[in-house]
Order: sequence, then C-alpha cells, then structure tokens
Amino acid sequence: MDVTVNTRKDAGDKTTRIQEINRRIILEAALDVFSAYGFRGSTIDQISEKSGMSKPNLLYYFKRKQDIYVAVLEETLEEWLQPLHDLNPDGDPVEELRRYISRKIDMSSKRPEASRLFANEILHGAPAIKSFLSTSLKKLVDEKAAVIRQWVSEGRLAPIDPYHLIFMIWATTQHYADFDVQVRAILGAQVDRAGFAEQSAQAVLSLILNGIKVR
Amino acid sequence: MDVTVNTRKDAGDKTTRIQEINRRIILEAALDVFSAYGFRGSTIDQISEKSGMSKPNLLYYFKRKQDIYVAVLEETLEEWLQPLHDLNPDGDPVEELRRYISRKIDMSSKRPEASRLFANEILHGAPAIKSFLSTSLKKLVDEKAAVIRQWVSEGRLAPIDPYHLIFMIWATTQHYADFDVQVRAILGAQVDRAGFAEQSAQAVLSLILNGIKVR
DNA sequence: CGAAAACTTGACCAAGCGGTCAAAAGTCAG
DNA sequence: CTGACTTTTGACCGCTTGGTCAAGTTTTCG
Repeated sequence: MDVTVNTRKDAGDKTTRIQEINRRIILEAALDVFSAYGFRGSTIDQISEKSGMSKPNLLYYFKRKQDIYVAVLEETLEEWLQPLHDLNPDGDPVEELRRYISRKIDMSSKRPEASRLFANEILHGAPAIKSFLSTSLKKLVDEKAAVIRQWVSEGRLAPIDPYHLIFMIWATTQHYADFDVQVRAILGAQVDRAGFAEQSAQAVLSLILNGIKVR
Repeated sequence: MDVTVNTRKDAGDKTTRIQEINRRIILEAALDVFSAYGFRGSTIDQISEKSGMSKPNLLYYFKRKQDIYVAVLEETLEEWLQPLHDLNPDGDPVEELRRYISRKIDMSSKRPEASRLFANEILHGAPAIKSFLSTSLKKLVDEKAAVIRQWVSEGRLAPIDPYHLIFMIWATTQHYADFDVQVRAILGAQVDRAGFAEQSAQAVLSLILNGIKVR
C-alpha cells in the first residue's frame, strides 16, 4: 500500500455521475472515521454507516479498506501542502513566513481531522505514504529550505537551520489540532470561546517571528 | 478504561519474585508494541511473542489487554512529566527553561516509544488518560504556568502566554520523536549521524529562547 | 419501451483476535 | 519429601471484521 499521488482517471474508465457523488460521500465519511480511530482502529462498517451506505455497496466503489484510506490521504495531501508551495522567494522573508504560519494554523483549526489523519499515519511509520514523503515532500521542502537559507545568507533573517525551522513550524501549528484533548483538558472551556484560535496563532507567530527576526 | 495513576499494590496481595520479573518483561514488550501500532492496532499475540511468553501466561499477569495498556501508560507518565515538575521558581528563568527544553529533547530522543505512546493516546481522544489530563496534569501545568507568568510580570521574560509557551515546548521537543519517519524522509541519513540530536536541540533552544528573552 | 450497464443489498465465509479453562509443570515452605 | 501454591500451556470459544457473491433494483441510452 503506497500512494503515488496520481491524478486518478487511469485508462479510459469514465466515472459516472453517481460514482462521482458516492465517492465524495465515502471519502468524507472516511476522513472522519480514519482520523478519529486510525487505519487499524477503523472499520468498514463505521464508514459505511457514517456515509449511509451498505458495506457491500461501499466495497463496490473501493475494492479494499486500504484503497479508501489511500484515497483519503491522497486527496488531502495536496491541499495540506499548498501553503508551503506558496512560499514566495521574492517576497519579504518575515512577511512570507508570517503568512505561511497563519495559513497552517488556520488549516489546523478548520480541518483538524486532516491534521490528525497525517499525524497518525506518520506516527505509525507512514506505511502508506513513505515513498511520497521521501520524494515529493522532500523535494518541496528542499526547495523551500533553500529559499530560507538564501534569506538568511542575505542577512534578512536571523541565522537558523531552515529545515529545523520548518519542522518547528509544523510542530507548533499542528499541535492544537493533533493534541486537542490535551489542550482542552488544560485550558478548559476557553478553547471554545471566540478568538481562541486567533490567540493561539498570535502566540505561535510572535514566538517564532521573534526568533527569526534580525535585530 | 481510565488511569488514576495509583501506586498499585492494592490490598495485601503480595507480589512474588517471578511476578515482579514477568510484569517487567511484559510492560517493556508492550511499550514497544503499543507505541508502534497503537492500542487497537496491537495484538496480545504480538506482545506475548515479543516478551517470549505464551498468550495465556501473559493473560495470567494482566487479565485484559486494556490492563496492560493502562499499566504501561501509568508507568511512563510520571517519568515523562518529571522535567516539568523540576522547573524551579527560584532559578533563573531563561536557564530554567533551557534546562527544561533540553531534558525534554533528551527524553524524546532516548525514549521515542514513550513519546509516541502518548502522542497516539492523545491523538485518539485520550480514552485511557482523559481524567488524568484534566486533574493531575492540569494542576501541574497551572502551577508552572503561574511561575512563568510571575517571571514575565517581573520583566525577566518577554511577555508571552505561559500556556502557549508550554504547548510550544511540548510540540517542538516531541516532534522529532513522534514524526521521526517524516524527519528521516526529508533529512535522510544525517539523522543517524552523531550529533544530530544536539543539533536539533540547539535549533529548538535558540529559537524558543530568543523568543522569550527580554531585550 | 427495452435491454444492457450500473448500482445496491442480504446472506454468508474465513481469518484474526480477545479471552477462557482445565490440566500439567514448577516452586517453595515446613 | 510432600503437599499447597504459583506458574505455564494447548486447546478451544465466540465475536468482530474484511471481503465475496449471486440475485435484485435502478439508471441510461439507443
């Protein structure tokens, strides 16, 4: 089981209208279920129930449980990496990173299931996306790390290893989604108050940006 | 299933020498297995194989799979929180935080299984330790957050919300353990080179400490 | 309309897995 | 040594779960 992030639609098997709709429904239900319980912890029955579809019917659209899982991952991956893609070498370093961090936090708060899905997958050795990580993802990160390194060498950012900076941004921005129950246990009801997301964003932003600003 | 972090040894049932030894063996094997596959993803057979013990024998020491899981969590929790416990209100703020971060990174690099065990548990809603999180852990964090807040109000640290600071320290220090495969996919072999742990520690330390130093 | 294709489902199967049990093997105090 | 105990195990059970299948229903399109 491994993802190549292909653009589907192999050969000439056309997808019908019903297929389009039902795949959508299944993948949405599957994201919820897989992100909550992990691959092994989720059952096809849960997904079929959540999608209001009989199990054999669900298996009609995706031959195996793994196929659903891989499809969900594939679907969400691109969206998840878009902000990093958009990091602009020609922009202002601090402003670019601020925007990157903000978008990551925004995504984590609006689609925590996606964040947890990846967290779980990677936590358990990334069996389904290992090759993706060491090809496409590595390439993207190498590219953006070079940009950051360039900024540093031009004296527009405090000296910091670009890879570690990226890891730290990932870690901090996804923490609130992945470890939500822990954050809730400690902060209680205020997590649900309006403005909490902004407040967290502000804390993360100020700490990281302070750490990388030239002084 | 829920942990109260009790000190075991209920009533007067004495533990024999053999019990002592075998429980140890089982818990060690269980940590490996559970941290790699999660609760649902692990099987009693895996644990019994890893511990070189027959399944019924293993069940002789722990009646149910959950009991093993809870015991492992319980065992590791205290150790895991020790560094935060040791944060000294009377020490130098920056020095205290440097020591805290260093110890967390050290633990993550030396016992990544423990880190992953918790990460997985929390990621999936902390079914076994939810009550612990909102009692003991909350109490500890509240206490230490007050210390940090005090430091800030005395002008010995840059103004930052202490809770978010703690979350960020957790996020960054545990990232290298929890998302090891991703880090490896991107950085390749250098992860195994001597000094990598120190290099990561340095990056995390410099960024966070820069962010909280008064200037 | 009518038939081919697409879609849906109840019933079913085999493997995996948590857990039991009774009986055998080992340990240890008196 | 012996008998009470602790420990160990092979065989087994029932439930869950991924996946199949044949037969039915609906959609599509000439």
